[in-house]
Amino acid sequence: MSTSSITHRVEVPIDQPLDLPLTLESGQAFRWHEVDGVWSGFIAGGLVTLERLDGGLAVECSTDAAPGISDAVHRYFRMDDDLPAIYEHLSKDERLTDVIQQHWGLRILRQDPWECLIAFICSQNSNIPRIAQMQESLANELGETVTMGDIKRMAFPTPDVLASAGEDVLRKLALGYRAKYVAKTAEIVASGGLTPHALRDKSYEDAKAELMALPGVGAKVADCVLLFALDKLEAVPIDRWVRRAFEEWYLDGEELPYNELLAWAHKTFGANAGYAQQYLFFRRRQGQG
DNA sequence: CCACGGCCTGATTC
DNA sequence: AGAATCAGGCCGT
Repeated sequence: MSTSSITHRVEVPIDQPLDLPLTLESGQAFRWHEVDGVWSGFIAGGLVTLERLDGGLAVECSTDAAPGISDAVHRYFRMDDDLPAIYEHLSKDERLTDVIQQHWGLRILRQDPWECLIAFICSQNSNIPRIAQMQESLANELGETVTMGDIKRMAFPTPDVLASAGEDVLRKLALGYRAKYVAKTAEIVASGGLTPHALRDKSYEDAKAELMALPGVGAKVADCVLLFALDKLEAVPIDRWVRRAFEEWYLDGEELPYNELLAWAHKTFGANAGYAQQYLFFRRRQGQG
C-alpha cells in the first residue's frame, strides 16, 4: 500500500475544448469516478483527481508524481490534437457538424496501453456498465491500494499479477469466457512476448497485426487499443453502432466487411477518421438519425 | 476468404 | 414469473 498524506495541487491551463464527463464516460476509459464534480482516476500510473476550472484543470496528485504531472495530463488528454481544426475538417458533413456541436470537447484519450488492452478484451459481447464493473473487480481484487488524502482507489493490476492469478480466479471475477483471453494475454505480456507501449513506435498496420495475434483480440478490439492508447488516430473501431452509422447514413444500406468499411472511413474522413468514429458512435447510440 | 454457432454474465423484455 | 434476448466480438469449424 502506498500512502501519501501530503498531496500536490496544480492548475493546468488548457486552451483546447475539453468536456470532462463526456470524455471520461464516453466508453474509452472505464475507471473514472466522479463525486461533486471531482474525478478520481489514474494517469501515468499515479492516482489523481481532476476538477474542471475556467481555462484549465485543477489537478491533485502525490508529491512523487508532481514534477511531471502537467505534462502527463496534457498527454493523457491529447492536448496536442487541435480539436477546432479537426472539427472544421470533419464539418463538411452536416450530420457530423450537428454531433460535434452537441458533443463539443469530447476528446480521444491517450491511455495506458496495458490497461486499455485488457479493458477492450473484456468489452466483447458486453456493455459499458459491465465492462466498468469487470475492470473495477480486477483492480479491487488484484490491484495495489493507493490513497491520496481521503481518496482511496486500487491501481490496475500489472501483467505479472494477472498472469499468476490465472483463468479460474478471473472467472470468479465474472469475466466469463474472456477470463481465458485475459489470462493468456497477461502471460504473453508478463513474459516479454509483447510490450504494449512499444507498439506506439510501430506503424498502424504492424501494431495492429501484433495485437491481433493475442488471444481475444480481433480487428475491433485492436482498433480500440490503437486509437485510445497507441496514438493511431487512423484507427476506426467498427462496432455494431458504428457499422450501422456508416452503412445506413453514408452507404445507402450496403453491408460491407470490416476492412472495407475501414478503407471507406479512411478515404472519407482521412487522418481524423478516429475522431469521426467517436462522434458518430455517440450519435448512433443515442438513436439519432 | 466468408458463414455460422457457441460462449459467460447480468439487465431487460416478453 | 421464467424464458428469451441483447450487449461496443472472437474463435473454431
